[in-house]
Amino acid sequence: MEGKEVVKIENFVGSTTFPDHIQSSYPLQGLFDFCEGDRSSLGFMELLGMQDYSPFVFDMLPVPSMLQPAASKPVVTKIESPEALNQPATPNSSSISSASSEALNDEPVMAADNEEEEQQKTKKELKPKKTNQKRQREPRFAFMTKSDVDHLEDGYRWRKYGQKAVKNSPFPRSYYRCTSASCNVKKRVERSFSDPSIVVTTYEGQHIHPSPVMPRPSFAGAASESGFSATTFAMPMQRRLSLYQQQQQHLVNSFSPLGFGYNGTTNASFLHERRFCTNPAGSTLLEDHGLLEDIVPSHMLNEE
DNA sequence: CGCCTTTGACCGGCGC
DNA sequence: GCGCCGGTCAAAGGCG
Repeated sequence: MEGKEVVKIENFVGSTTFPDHIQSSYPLQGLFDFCEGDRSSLGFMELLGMQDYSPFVFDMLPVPSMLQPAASKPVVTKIESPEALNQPATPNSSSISSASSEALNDEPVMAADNEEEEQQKTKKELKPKKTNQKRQREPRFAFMTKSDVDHLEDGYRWRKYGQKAVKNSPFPRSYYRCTSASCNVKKRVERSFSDPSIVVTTYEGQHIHPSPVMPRPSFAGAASESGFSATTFAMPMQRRLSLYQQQQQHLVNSFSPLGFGYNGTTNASFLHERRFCTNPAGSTLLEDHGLLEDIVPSHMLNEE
């Protein structure tokens, strides 16, 4: 059942205090370094709703580096909040699939959706005043990306709606919202206090629409449209994929990572990322070795 | 003109 | 109750 663990959802619910777990996971730096050697990372798009790029485009799937300006170092590490581990509302964080992602969102989130919609409506009309219920949060996940730019392209369009200084960090946190109507996905972007070269991105919610800038049939067109250079698509993906393909293909149809799909229904997405987690104690874990080994040649791990 | 960012204000949750 | 802090709003301005 390794596949299940692979898709464990990073489900942040409630208030997430980034610096804590981020910093605690900072020992990841070493891993970043090793990742850099590879010069590419997988999983970014998948995390962001690449459900639309179902397995059949696997061969063409741009490496996440396409998501970022050339100057950036596309190293993506998903991090897991200790809160997620303690989150009682997370039914079974260790066995996730598209089904579980949905389960995750089933009641609480759907309810929250309606509720939030309601709230937002009233808010617009006149500064609302809460519902009595504690505001529910969408499942969240975060990952760290080594990049020179804060706002990484991920195929969706975002509107910045706020920026706040973060306590204990010289870097501000930016808040973005998906521009698609009725899509309540949000993301927060901030730089790691410990390593300014690392951008921490937190996504909240599910996209309920395909990526607007990357229509399935034409990656190239979408790429230019979204600012991706054609050259990024020329990345030697084939070689890399041939490696991953065999190992990952079995996952391809089995889940929608993090619920980032069309509500996790039809589309299969896939997750093949380098994932490192922090346990509640704050120490860094290579939590699912299975996954890592799926992605990273075992000898690389041994070299660690 | 539409879309986006910026930025100060506001609000709610939480700890003391 | 108070203050801190994270998150959001919304007006203003910039840009293509």
